[in-house]
Amino acid sequence: MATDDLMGRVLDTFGEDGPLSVEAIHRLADLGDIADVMSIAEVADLLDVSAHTLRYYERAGLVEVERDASGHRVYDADAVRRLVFLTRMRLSGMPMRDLQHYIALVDGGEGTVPERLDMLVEHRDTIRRRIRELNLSLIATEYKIATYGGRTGPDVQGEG
Amino acid sequence: MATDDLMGRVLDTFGEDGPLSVEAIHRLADLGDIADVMSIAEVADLLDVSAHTLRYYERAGLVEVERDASGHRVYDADAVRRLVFLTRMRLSGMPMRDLQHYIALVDGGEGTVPERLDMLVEHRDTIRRRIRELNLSLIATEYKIATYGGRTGPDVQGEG
DNA sequence: GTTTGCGTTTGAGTGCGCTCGAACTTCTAC
DNA sequence: GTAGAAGTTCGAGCGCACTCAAACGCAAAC
Repeated sequence: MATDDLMGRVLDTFGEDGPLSVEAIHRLADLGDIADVMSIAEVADLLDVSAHTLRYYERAGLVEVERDASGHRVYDADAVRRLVFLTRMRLSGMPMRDLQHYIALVDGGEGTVPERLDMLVEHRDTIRRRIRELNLSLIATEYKIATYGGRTGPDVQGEG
Repeated sequence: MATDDLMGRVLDTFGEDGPLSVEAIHRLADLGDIADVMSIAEVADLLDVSAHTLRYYERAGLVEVERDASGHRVYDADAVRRLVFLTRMRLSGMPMRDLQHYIALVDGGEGTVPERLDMLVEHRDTIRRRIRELNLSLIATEYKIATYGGRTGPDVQGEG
């Protein structure tokens, strides 16, 4: 159901126009330029979140991070991978609570895979609904822009 | 740019599957079943927000609502139309602050039309960006679902 | 004629996800 | 050796968009 048309979807998504694509392809498939271990600033930069936020995620139990001799955080590839996942889920609207639950499942071992899949499937559906909502708003907004000045237009639109 | 392919877009959006479409087409083009004036409960029901929220929007200066003899709010077609617009913008992520600014422009008369259009265009672009972000997250999530159990899969994915 | 239910106002409270301040340590460069 | 940048912990604070509590009014239903 998912993988078959993935390539087409990716092309659709990346093909539209410039700037986001580059960044986006990074977010999607990167991890190639990970320096094996990274500082908090590097990870923050990579994921486009603040160092504050990374510490917050750690405090929230979403990821464990080693320290070097002087107490500074050292992010290894696993931690970074997990944070890539976490930030993607956050960006697509999954609440902290659900992420905490998901990570607890991960820590709970292979037996929790079905429940994890349930969560992912549910989140996928949430994203799909959200995209459809946004598409409706987009259409409405485009319509309003297109008909503006046309004395309020056919009253499909609200005040403005 | 917008209206040309609107019909196709609407069909794409509505065509995918059932339940949301009906509700959605209402949100997009309804206003046919507006009883000329409505109570707060009716409007809340129509827009799928709480009466609390409607009062809050009013307090925020987004809409003016008349009262009947006993002080109860009476929403006329204009108020409802505006609220349809407002809730759609909220749903697509426009902040209250921007909405307040927009409404101030509306109250400022025809001379503010260009600035209103600027706001709408900017919001349209924001929606588009958001949709593309969500599409990436969707693809990533679908990929993860599809490859789960496949011993972590090719490491495009994060921890899980 | 009082109970039920929907409405009113004002101001305060909530939940979420950060975000920041303060006080302190540690590394790098001059 | 000292200035400055970047790191640490802890707890508190913030911005947003609601959401609710309390005390009250009105009006139809039993």
